[in-house]
Amino acid sequence: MSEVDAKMRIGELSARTGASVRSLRYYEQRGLLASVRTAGAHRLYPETAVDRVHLLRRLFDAGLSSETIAALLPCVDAPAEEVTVQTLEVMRRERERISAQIEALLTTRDHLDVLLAAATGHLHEQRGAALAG
Amino acid sequence: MSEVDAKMRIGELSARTGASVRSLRYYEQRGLLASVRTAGAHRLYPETAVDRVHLLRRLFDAGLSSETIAALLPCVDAPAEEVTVQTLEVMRRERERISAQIEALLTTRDHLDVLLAAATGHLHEQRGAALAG
DNA sequence: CTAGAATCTGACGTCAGTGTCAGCTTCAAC
DNA sequence: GTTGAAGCTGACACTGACGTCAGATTCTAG
Repeated sequence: MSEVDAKMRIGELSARTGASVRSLRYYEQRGLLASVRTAGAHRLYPETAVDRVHLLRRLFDAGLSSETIAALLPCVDAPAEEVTVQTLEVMRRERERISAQIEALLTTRDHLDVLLAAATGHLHEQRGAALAG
Repeated sequence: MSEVDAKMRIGELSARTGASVRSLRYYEQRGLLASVRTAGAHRLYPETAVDRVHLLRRLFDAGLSSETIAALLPCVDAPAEEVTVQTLEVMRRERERISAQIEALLTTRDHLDVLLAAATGHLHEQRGAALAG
């Protein structure tokens, strides 16, 4: 059995995830993404790196900082071992933060809907006036 | 009738909204918040500025950029007049963006919930093992 | 009128996540 | 072995939404 199937180079991982090469290196530097190296220090990634990067993108897009993500990843990687009460607390806080953000976005979307309805109505009025005039 | 009831100074507006003085000046610079000036160039705000700032905060927190907000504000301020097809398009795009972000956040929150459940379970196991050992 | 608080403008600092460039090395193909 | 693509490190640039500081001015209380 092979130890790990580290095949992918950074360019391919970038192409397959949409994350820039620069970002992938940054994630590694922040401890969010591991790689093995060839003799010449080129990075090699296993297939699982694709999902990992997708996860990272989701968390980044949700507004988590790299530091927060780094605090959560041990739970993803080794749920049975490294779980501390502090880590749990971080997860709960982030959950609450995300919930609050969802609420804010829902409110804002409702607000936009009201504006959209009004604006659309006014546009129709204008068009009606133009046709009538 | 008075033209406009511009009473508040920037410090009070800051105190009443939670936005820093610096932020309020920044909003003005970006065209998001208007003020009249005293002879000595001190800013004066009407009561309505409080709500305006709250709105701005919500939009910023929802991830809109100042540029995007600037594009939307005409709809808020003069729904009947300045509504262009372009503005409508901006609003629709932002609505879609916000919806997508809500979806992403819901997914992420679900993911966190799974992790939380697993982690909590493991903690209980650990405690059980400790008590048993 | 004067002290002191508040405000003004302008400029530079910060922070995170990336873009970008330079200069060098390694890899894959021929 | 040579060459061109791809990778490497390191450093500086940028954007956005501010913080912060300096130095001058204005408002308000006594």
